[in-house]
Amino acid sequence: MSSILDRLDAAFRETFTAMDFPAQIAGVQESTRGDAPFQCNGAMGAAGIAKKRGEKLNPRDIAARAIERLQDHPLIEKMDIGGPGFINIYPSQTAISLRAAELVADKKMGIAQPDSLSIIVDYGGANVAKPMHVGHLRSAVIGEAIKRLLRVQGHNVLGDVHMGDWGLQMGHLISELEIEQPNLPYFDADKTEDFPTKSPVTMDDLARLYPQASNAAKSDKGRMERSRVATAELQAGRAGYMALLGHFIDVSVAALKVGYGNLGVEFDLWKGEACVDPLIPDMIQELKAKGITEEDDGALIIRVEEEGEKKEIPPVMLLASSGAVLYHTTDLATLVDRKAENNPDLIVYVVDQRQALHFEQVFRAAVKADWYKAEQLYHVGFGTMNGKDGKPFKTREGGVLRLEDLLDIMNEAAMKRLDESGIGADFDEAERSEIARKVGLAALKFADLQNQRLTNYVFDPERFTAFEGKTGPYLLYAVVRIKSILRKAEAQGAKAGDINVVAPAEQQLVLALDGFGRAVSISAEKYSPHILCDHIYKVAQAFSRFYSECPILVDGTPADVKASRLTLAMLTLRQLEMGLNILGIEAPDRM
RNA sequence: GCACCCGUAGCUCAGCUGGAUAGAGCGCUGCCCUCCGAAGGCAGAGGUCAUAGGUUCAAAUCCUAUCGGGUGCGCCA
Repeated sequence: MSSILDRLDAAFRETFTAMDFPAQIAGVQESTRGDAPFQCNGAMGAAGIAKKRGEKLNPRDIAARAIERLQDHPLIEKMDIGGPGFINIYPSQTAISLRAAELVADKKMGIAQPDSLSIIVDYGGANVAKPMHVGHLRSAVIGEAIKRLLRVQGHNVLGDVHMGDWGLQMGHLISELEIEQPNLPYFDADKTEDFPTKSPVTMDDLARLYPQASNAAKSDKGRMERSRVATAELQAGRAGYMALLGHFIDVSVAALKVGYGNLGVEFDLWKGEACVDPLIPDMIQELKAKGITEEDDGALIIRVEEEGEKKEIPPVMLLASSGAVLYHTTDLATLVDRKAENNPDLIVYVVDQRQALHFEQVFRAAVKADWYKAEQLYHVGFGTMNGKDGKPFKTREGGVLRLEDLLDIMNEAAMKRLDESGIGADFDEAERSEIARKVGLAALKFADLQNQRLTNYVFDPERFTAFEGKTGPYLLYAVVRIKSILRKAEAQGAKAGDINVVAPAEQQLVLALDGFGRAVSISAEKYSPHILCDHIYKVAQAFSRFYSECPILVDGTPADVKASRLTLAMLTLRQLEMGLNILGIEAPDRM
């Protein structure tokens, strides 16, 4: 069953249609003004349409006619007309109580289940050999939320970390390792098998080798050339190098699983660029056969600009003049792989907005090759997390902050808050530190997700961990407070029962809860978790008000009122937890 | 040079397909604990929606131009 808003919306659209106006002008929305929960603004639009037809109609008269037709609608208590013709709609208490009961009975709490699609969410994007840093945070957090949003709608969703494990960075690593340890068997060009199974490097080695090589190559052309040659040989399949790459990937994946695990982020696929490399020769043949490639300055390209466009869009680079494959090539090959392996209806890339042009190019090439339709490929961009100076976040020394250090900062800030407010003073150390971890993570994730994706935001651990205001910890507080009541109720033997909505705060709470399905679907449709954040926050606020105005277990509360309010509290808890879960946020049982 | 994103309260940000007196949070002022967790609730002050035109009964929202900030632009990924 759909929400009260959706049912009113349908009723008004039908009514306006019956009055010979188009349904699209008659949508019902939440009201921001006055005390009516909903409003319909169709009368003004209708008057405009009537005028174009040559009839002269007053919008207030049209509104009055619509009200007349809907007078006996079972959901509506009353309606009135405001201003030039706004219809204010007040749903009945009975309708609200019935709707609350439906939400209690509905496992999905009003989340619509559209036709199930097969979807791949490509996010994370960490690199082999480079430790995870702040730059990886947003893709992981937003991508995880989007994956869960799509899943909860019943879609068949796979998350792919899509590691950067191909290209020049590998050439850097291989050549740098050779400079340090030239006698390793991997560097013997004649050797083609029986390489050691144990990795010659640890994650720390890799983290050291890469910047070392990259810096050296910046100032030394000869050094850069060496990396390029190693890259080309790797891509040509040199056995020792392939064996090394395998070690690099294994070592890195183990570290990445820990890193993402600490963030509460899980992937179904641990694929990367290297694993689609074998597909590239055939892919290039196919593209050539389709006649969409060109040679240009020794490079193989696909032109993707369209006629009459003012935007200049550079061509896709399939092969560099050196013969090396590039970022475009592996991304296209990944699309080929996914079509063959998964044949998804939709692929969503959760990657920094600065990559927008890159995806535009790759998508156009994939469409030109007739592998996908344009609407099957979508880039979900996002802005950067900045420091207080408004520039992408750096450490005090100007370096890139590691993700684990970021999490430590959040942990510390959270623990400081716990200390200040005396939370869990009598809990044991293990529980307190687990609470601090959850609070810190919730603070960070909620702060990240509540922003509209594309805007940049400023990293401020003090503000993020505040318990007051629109923060992660406030939401956890709301959850924990409800759990506390429910524990108390159980101890007292108080039983939950049918919901009967009477008090204004009860009505507001149910109406807030009823917005869940809509929030989820809009959030998913726009790939915008902040819409769901906003909803959850509103529910927490509505609950706080309900909590202060409507005693539940206090002596003197009639048994049926107590039962109704307990059910409301349980329903609220369930929705808050479900919503937070979609956002990838976990709440403790107490704090 | 060209393209994209952004410009809303002192600060951090919402504002969906155009709709009433532009909303939250922080901060500020005033109330509310003999009562389930006051980490809360209620009320209030605070805004030329960057600027100038245009479309419309109606513009923060759509169109055009200008200013300011950020980002990107064929052989890195």
